[in-house]
Amino acid sequence: MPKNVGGVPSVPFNCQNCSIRKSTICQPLGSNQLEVVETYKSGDRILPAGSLLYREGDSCSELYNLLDGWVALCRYLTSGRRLILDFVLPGGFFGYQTDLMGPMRHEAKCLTDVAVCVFPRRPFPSLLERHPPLALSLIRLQAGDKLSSDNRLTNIGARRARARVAHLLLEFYVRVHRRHPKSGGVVVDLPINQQHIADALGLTNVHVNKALRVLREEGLVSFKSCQLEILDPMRLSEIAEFPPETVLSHL
Amino acid sequence: MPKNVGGVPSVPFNCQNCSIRKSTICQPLGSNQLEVVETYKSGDRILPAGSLLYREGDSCSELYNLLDGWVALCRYLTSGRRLILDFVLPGGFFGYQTDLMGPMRHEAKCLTDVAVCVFPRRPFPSLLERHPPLALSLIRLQAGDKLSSDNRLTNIGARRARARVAHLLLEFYVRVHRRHPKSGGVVVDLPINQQHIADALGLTNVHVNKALRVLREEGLVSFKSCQLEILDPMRLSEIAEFPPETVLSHL
DNA sequence: CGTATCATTGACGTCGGTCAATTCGTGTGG
DNA sequence: CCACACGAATTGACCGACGTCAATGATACG
Repeated sequence: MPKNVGGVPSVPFNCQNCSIRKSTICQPLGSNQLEVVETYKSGDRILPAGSLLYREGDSCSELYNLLDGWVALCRYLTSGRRLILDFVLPGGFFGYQTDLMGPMRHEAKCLTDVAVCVFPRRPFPSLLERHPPLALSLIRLQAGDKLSSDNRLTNIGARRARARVAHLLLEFYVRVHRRHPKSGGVVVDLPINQQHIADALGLTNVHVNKALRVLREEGLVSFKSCQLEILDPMRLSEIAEFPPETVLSHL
Repeated sequence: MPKNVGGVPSVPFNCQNCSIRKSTICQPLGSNQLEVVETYKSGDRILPAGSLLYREGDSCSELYNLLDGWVALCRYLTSGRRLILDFVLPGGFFGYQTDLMGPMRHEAKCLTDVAVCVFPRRPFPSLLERHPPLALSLIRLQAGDKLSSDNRLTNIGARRARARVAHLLLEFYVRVHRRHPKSGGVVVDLPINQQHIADALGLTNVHVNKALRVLREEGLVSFKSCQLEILDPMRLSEIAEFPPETVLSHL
C-alpha cells in the first residue's frame, strides 16, 4: 500500500483558513463572502487510504472538495480491467457529472488518508444559480479538467509506452511541484505504485516496469518506492512531447 | 472526400427558428428571451468541407455553435500522428477552453460543408455572469463533454481494436439517430472514412480496415462508403461493452 | 518468522504497426 | 464512351511492441 504523503490530513476549522480556498470552486469568493458556501457545505470528513467515496453505479448525494491527500477516479470493465480516469490532488473538486442525481459513472478511491469538504448534491444547482461567480468558477474548473482529459487521451492514443510513462511522470512532477513551490528539489513523493501508472495509461504493470527500467537506464527519470526523481528534464520532456517550458518553470 | 450528409447547410434567419435551439447552450432561454444571445452573437457562417475554423496554436476570437454538418476536433503530434479528440454534431458548442483568450489547444476541421453560429469570445464570460441560466447550461454541456471524454478514454485505454471500433460505431449510430428519431432504419450516413476512425481510436487505417472486415464477416456491423449499418445490435453492444439499452432505445 | 504485496525478470505469444502491392470508386478530360 | 488520375479501401508478408504467464526478489507488517 502506498504511503501517505505529507502526513496526517488536516481539516480546517472553517472556510477562512482553508488551505485550498484559492484553487477550488470557492476561489472567487472574498473572505467576507465565505458564508455563501459555509452555509451550504455539510461538513468535512476524513477517510483512510484505500476507502471509497463512491462506487460506479452508486447514487451519491454529495460533491467533494479535496482538502488533503490523493484520490483516484476509476472504472472497471467486465474484463476485469481497471482504468484510472484521473488523479485528484488537493484543491480538486470532484463528483459533479451530467446526470447530477443519477448513478455515478466512476468510482472515487482514496490513494492516501484523505480529507474532503462535502457539499450536498441536490441544492448545488441553485447555489450556482444564485451566485454567478461560483458558476463561472465551476466552468473554469471543468474546462481545466477537459484539457487534462484531452491531454491524457492524446497520451494514450498517440504515444508508445516509454513516452506515455514519461509524460505521466512529468505531469505528476509539475502538479505536485505547483503546490510546493518552495521545495526546489527534483524529487517528489507520489502515493502510487506501478499498477496505478499502468491503469492510467492502458498498459500492464509488467510493461510499465520495463519502460521504467529503460527510462532509468537512460538517465531520464527514476520512480522507486513512491519517489519520483527527474534526472534529465530537457531530454525527458523531449521524448514525452511535453511542453519543456512547463517543466522548466518548476525546476 | 466524404460526402455531405443531409444536403446543403441551412442558416436560420434568426434564433426563433433555429433548429438546434434546444440542444445547445441557448436551451434554457424561452422564445421571448432569445434577444439575450441574439445581441451577443456576431452572425452565422458557412464553410466548405475540409476547411478549418481554427488551428492548434491559433488565437481565435470566436466561439461556435454547430448549426449543420460535422466538425472534427483534433491534434497533431511531432511524430506526424493525428488524434481526433471529438466529433461535433449539430447542436454542439465548441471552442471554449480554460485559457479563454489563449492559443487554441486543438484544431477544428470541417468534415462536411458546415454552418456555424458565431459568438465573440471576449465578452462571453460577462454574458454568462449576467445570465445564470446560460452559465448553468454551459456547465451541463461541459459535463456531457467530460462524460464522452471519459468514455473515449475508457475505449482507447481498456479495449482492443475490434471492440474499440465497435464501440465508436455504436456511439455514432446512437448520436446520429438521436437527431433523427423518425428515420427508423439501422443504416446511418457518416461523413468520415477509415482514417478518421483510426485517428479517433489510436489505431492505423490498415488495422481499422481489418477490424471492420472481421466485424462484417461476423455479421455484426458494416461500414462502407460512408454508410454505417448495424446488423446485430445485441451482440455488437456486448462485444463493445456498450450499454445495450442505449442502443435498443434507438432501434 | 510467516504472510502479503509489490517489483523485477525472462520466455513466449499475439495484437497491431509498417510497408508495399493491388483493387476499387469516383471524377475528369479527351 | 473510354482512358486516366487520384484517393481510399483492401490484402498479404513481415516485424516489433506489448501482453501473458510464471518464477524470483524485495520490503513491510503482524
